Amino acid sequence: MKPVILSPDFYLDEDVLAISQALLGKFIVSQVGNQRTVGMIVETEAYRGPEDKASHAYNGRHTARTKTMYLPGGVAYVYLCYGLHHLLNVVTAPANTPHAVLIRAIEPIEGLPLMLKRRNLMHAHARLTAGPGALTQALGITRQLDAIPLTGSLLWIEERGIKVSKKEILVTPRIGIDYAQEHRDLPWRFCLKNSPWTSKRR
DNA sequence: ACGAAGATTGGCT
DNA sequence: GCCAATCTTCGTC
Repeated sequence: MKPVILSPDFYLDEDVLAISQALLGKFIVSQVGNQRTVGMIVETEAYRGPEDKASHAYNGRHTARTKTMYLPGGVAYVYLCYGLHHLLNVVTAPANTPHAVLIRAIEPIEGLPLMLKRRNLMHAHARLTAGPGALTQALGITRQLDAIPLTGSLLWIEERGIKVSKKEILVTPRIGIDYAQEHRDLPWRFCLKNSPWTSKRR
């Protein structure tokens, strides 16, 4: 099947848990620096805006960093974590509903040599694109891409006819958000069950 | 203005 | 398994 770029409508759904699962098996295409790299999404996490203590937009928090989350769905939210790692989120829901999906792992599909170079690796291994900070490095994604549309010419997401059934999705609590109190154990992390490219717990 | 903490990773023990 | 790296953000003084 010919690739179809996801339309803006895809991102406007209010159900961020549904979108998080729908993104599994979709292809993320980066054309940063006019060089193309592609990965299939194999792991995501949902962050449900105002009522989610793990979200940057918890309690309606509105800051310079989080303003991207309040844009209409279909843009990238990229921020710096631990002063080192650029993390990529897909903003979802209509404007002023700050829901987002964190992309946590991809399977490398195209542009392997460039991914290796960006990651300073000699050979491909399971860690190449597993983990939210690792995959952005492989795709060349930095905060310069914050707030750009996911329907544009630098970064977009495609459907290539991969069907993912509920049975193929592993559902677990989210990672690295122990500070989120009663929201810590919500089962809002989604992985493709049989993928060797998902991130590992530490 | 100051300081603590963070949606992580890679290297060393 | 443990810890440093590194810097922005945000709450508090």
